[in-house]
Amino acid sequence: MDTAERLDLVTRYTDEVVETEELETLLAEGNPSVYIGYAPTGEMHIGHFTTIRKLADFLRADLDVTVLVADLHAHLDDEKSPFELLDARVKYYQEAIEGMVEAAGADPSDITFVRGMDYQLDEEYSLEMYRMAAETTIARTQRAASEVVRESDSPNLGGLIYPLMQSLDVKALDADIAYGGIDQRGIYMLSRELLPEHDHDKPVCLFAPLLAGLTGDKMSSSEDGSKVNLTDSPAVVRDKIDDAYCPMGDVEDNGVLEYVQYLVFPVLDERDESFVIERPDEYGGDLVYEDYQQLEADFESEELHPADLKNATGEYISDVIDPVRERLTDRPELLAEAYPESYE
RNA sequence: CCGCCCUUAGCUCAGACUGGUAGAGCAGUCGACUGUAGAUCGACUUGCCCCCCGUUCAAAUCGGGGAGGGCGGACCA
Repeated sequence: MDTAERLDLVTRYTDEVVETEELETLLAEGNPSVYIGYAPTGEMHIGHFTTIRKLADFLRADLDVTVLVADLHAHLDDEKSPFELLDARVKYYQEAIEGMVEAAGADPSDITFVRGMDYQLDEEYSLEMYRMAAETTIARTQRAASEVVRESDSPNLGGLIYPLMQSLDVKALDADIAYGGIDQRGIYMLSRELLPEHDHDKPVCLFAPLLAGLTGDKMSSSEDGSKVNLTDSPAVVRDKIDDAYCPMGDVEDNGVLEYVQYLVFPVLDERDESFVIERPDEYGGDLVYEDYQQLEADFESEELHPADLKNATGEYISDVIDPVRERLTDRPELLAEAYPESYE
């Protein structure tokens, strides 16, 4: 595979690359390392899938892929995860992530999993963090973390340490590329400012789009109807998709279309299959799409009705998460121990 | 260490002065209308009123104590 092909593979379905030229250089020089961090807080959902699915692309482009399960971050961010629950949540996150990697058509054993506290308490790391704290203003730190860390009238200090540590993680994991959802942009822009002062190259940043919620607003992890959970049964998935905001002909802020674009088609593409929409004869009969653009065009022209789109999408989404759901329901103790409140 | 303020529905809060076991908005649920959803109508649901003790026929409300959170002061050899 030549550099142009790899570049295309690495960047497809992303929202932004900072900077493409830098990425191209990295790829031309060898096999760069990329990392993504997940703070094990709430239950994982289909939004995580869009970021994880791309790890399969990275592996195919011969990147060195590391997934950080950032346990300490999960606690630093307004104690989203109680300290005692970190172990259980790390276990659950790793299992869920491996399931999603597999569902995306890659081999989880090709990925290096790292747990935050395994190195974040090291003397060298700690000392460097203090030095970073000394040289960074509160305002700069807040601005960096504002999209990630929970907002509050009385913010905790942990939320300010959070972006500093995340920046340091790039160095500690020796990552050439920092990958994450576009919400992480602020933090990694800070990293690009800070790291050159700390003997590490500016990371190339790669951002995945954040899926719109199903209810018409931003996807909210606390609003159950706005997202599909990995453990949702096929019936629940269908219901959620059916309840989704989806105005006819409107391709903006349409959660259903985004699911189709960023989840269904990439996975179908991997399997070399097309998207089949079953439609009653009275409305024109079945439709078959080879790529998202065709589908979007038909939806925009109102040739494709939301009800038909929803029926098909519900099935495909359910199908995509099926192996992950099975993997998690096979080991119910993982969720039960990670979220004792919800699973008693 | 001292002082002041806050804690009521999933969320934001009203009610407290003038005791009679609770309300609004948003969210949610269900119908109607749409070949989906939303919007719009119509209906509905929601509560250890932070905890304990006391006063009282009766306490979210008054008194005392406690917990959690916020703000300020003091201390700065």
